[in-house]
Amino acid sequence: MRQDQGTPGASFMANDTAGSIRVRFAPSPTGHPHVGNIRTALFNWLFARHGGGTFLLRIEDTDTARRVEGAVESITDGLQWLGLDWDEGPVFQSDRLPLYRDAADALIQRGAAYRCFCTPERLEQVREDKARQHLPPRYDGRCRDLDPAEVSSGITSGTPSVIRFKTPRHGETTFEDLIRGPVTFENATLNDYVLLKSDGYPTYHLANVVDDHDMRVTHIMRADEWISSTPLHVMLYSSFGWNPPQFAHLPMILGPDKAKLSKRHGATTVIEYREQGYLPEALFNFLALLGWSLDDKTELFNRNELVKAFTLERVGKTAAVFDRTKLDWMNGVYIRALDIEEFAHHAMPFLERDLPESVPRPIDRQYARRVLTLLQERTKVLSEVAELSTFFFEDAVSYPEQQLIQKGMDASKVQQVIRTVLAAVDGLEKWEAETLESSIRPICEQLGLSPRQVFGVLRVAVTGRTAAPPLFDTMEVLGRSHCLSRLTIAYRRMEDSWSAEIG
RNA sequence: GCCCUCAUCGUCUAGAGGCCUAGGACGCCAGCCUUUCAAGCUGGAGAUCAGGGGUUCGAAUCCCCUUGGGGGCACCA
Repeated sequence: MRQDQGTPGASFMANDTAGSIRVRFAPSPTGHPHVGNIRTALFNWLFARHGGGTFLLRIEDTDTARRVEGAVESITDGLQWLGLDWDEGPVFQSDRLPLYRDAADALIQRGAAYRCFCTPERLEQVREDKARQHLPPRYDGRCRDLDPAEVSSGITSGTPSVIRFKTPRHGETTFEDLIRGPVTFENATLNDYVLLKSDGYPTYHLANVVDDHDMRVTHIMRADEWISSTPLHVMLYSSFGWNPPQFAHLPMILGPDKAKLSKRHGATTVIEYREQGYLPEALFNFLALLGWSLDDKTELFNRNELVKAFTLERVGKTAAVFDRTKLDWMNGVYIRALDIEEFAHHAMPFLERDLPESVPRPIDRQYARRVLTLLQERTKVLSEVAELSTFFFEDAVSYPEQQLIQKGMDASKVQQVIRTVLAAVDGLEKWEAETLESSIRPICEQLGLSPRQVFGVLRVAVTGRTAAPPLFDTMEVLGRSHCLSRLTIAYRRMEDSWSAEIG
C-alpha cells in the first residue's frame, strides 16, 4: 500500500532521491522547555517519523549570558520522557564557532554584510530617536558604507564590532510557507540584523541558517513567532548561494488569557507536568491536538496512530489556548486504560512522595496495589493519588463528628447502626467485600433505614470521608482490625455527642 | 508606531460553494445507574460561522474593507 500523498514537502521529496526528510528541534538552553517548545519538537518528530525521515537535536547556545545550568539535561529529559527520540545530535552551536565566523566573513567578501563599530549607547540613542519620530526602531546604517581604511583601522585598534547583514533597501522578499502560503515582506521594512556579535558568537539568524544548510535540513518547522525573521533567513540563503529549506510555521500555543504561553501562566514546563502526575502518552496525545487534527471526531491516538496520521496539511493556522481541564480529562482516560500493574508502577512514586511522613516508608507495595485498584478510575492526575488514599495508610482517621449523623438520624441512631453492624460482623470468617455486604445490607431494613444512611455512617466512620471508593471494597482492603477500631471510635464519639445533648 | 499573521460554541476543533436549520470533544446542566465519589449511559443549554460590502442561482467556505486577537520590530533565541 502506498503511503498517503503526504505533505507538499513529502511528495516533493518523494521524487528527490538525493535525500529524505530531515527536520530538527533547535531549542536554546535558557531554561526548562515549556509545552510550546515541546509541541514544536513533537510536530517535527511526528513529521520525521511519518515520512521515514531524520529528526535532529541541535542546541542553540549562542547566548552566553542567558545560558542556564542544567537546561540541556532538562531538554533531553523532557524529550525522552515523551518518547521523542532523536537520530542525530545533540549538536552544540558553541562547538562550531569557526563555521559561523567563516560564513560571516564570506558574506562580507560578497558585499552582503558589513562590519559595524557602533556602540550599544549609540544604538540606544538611534532607537530613541526613531521612537520619537514614530519610526520603526531600525539601525540607521551609519557603518553600512564605511571606508575600507576605517574598517581596517577599527579592527587593528581592537574596537569592538559586529557584523551586520546589508539588507537591500528596495524590493521585497517572499517565501512560501507550507502552512500559510506565500508571505511577503517589503525589504525596506527590514533591519540590518546583526549576524555576528562582538563576542564572536553568531546570532540566531546566522547560526540557524548555516547549520540548517550544513545539516541538510529539508523542512524548518517552528512556531510562527519566527515568521518575521524568515525573510532575513531567506536572504541569507540566497546570499550564500544555497537553496533554502521549506518553511512551515506552526500556530502558537496561548495561555488562558490568549497571550503567548509563559511562566506566569503557571505550570508550563514539561517537568512540571511529569511531577503533577500526567502520563507522557496523555500529554503527547493532547499536545498533538493543539494545532493539528485528523477529522471531526478522532481525539484519542496512540503514538503509532499519530505517526501514521500526522501530515502538515492537517496543521491549522490559528493559535490554540492550552486548556488544562481537557488535558485532565484525557489524562484520566489514559490512566483508566492502564492495567493495574502499570497504574501501580506509575502511582507508587507519588505515594512515596506525597503520603504523610507518619506513614512508614517504603510503602508496602502489595497493600498499595490493592488500594490503587480502588483508586484508578477516580484519578485524573497521579499527584492526587496520595490525597485520595491517606485514610488507607494512616492509623487513625479524623473528621467532624457531625458527619457521622446522616440525614434523618440522630446520635443514638448512629450508635444503633454501629452497634448492630459490629455485632453482625463479629463472627465473620472472611473479611471480604462480599461477605461484609451480605451481613451488613440486611441491617438497613432491619433498622428501617436506607442504605444511603447506613452506609453513609459506616463510610465516615471507616474512612473519615464523605466521598470514598465503594464501602465494602474499602473495608476489605482496610482490614478487620482497622475497621473495627474505627467503628468503635465512632461509637464513642457519638456517646459524647449524646451525653452532650442531654446535659 | 511599523511589519507579518489569524478570525466557527467558554476551550480544542470539523467544515476546502449547495450534504450546515454548522458536526465532534472538554467543560457546564439534567436524568439514569447507584451506598458516597468517580466511571458509564442518555438528554440539554451553548456559535445570527467577528462586522460590513461584494462575487454567485446559492457562501462559514471566494474577493475587498473594517474591527478584534496574536506575533515580531535587540550584539535573545
